[in-house]
Amino acid sequence: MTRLSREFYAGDTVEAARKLLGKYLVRMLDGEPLVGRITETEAYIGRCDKACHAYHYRRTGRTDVLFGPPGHAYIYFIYGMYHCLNFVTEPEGEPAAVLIRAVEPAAGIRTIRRLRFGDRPMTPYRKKNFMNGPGKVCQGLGLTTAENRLDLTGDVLFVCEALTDIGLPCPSPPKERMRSGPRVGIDYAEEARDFPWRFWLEKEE
DNA sequence: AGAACGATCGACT
DNA sequence: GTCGATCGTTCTA
Repeated sequence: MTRLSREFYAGDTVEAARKLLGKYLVRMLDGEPLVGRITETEAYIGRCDKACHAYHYRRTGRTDVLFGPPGHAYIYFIYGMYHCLNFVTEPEGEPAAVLIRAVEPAAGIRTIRRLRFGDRPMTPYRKKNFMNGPGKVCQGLGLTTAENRLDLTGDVLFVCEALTDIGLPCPSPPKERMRSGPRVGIDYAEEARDFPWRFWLEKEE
């Protein structure tokens, strides 16, 4: 199965955040692929970025994985209720990651819906807010700190260019445009607050 | 040991 | 737009 290699993640974090847009995030759960097309990302770089958990190389139990080799999952628990998924980037020793802020469902939708909403009925509101936030991505794909540190070159969690890479039909995506802007929820981060390190895909017209 | 806080979400006005 | 939920991580002492 084709998937993004360790070299992809070893590169520049901002570039990786941009290049991840439109690619397919695959989470294998009980033998079933749960797949989301990545539509929003953010870059975090410990060396120079006050918004990064590992700012100025701050190394703790939580940030330890960011210092390790690239191409691993960094999943942390936030606000007492939610989880956020990141991909570790840059060479080993440079703590950095790309936060996956949003995906649109591409396969395994029934299972994803159950993980997100249980038996509650689908509504237009829930459809619109299916996985358009980092906590919703993790909830929909069944990701918790149990999956922290997973190797993204393995068989449980990985990214591929197209659905055909995992043997599924791949419809051509709608016309979209890449946008960039400041990151979300980091008002405390002083000058880093304004770094345009958030990237997303927007429908044309 | 205790306190403060957070890369969020959904309900509600 | 506002606001409460809920708890692991981190820092202070």
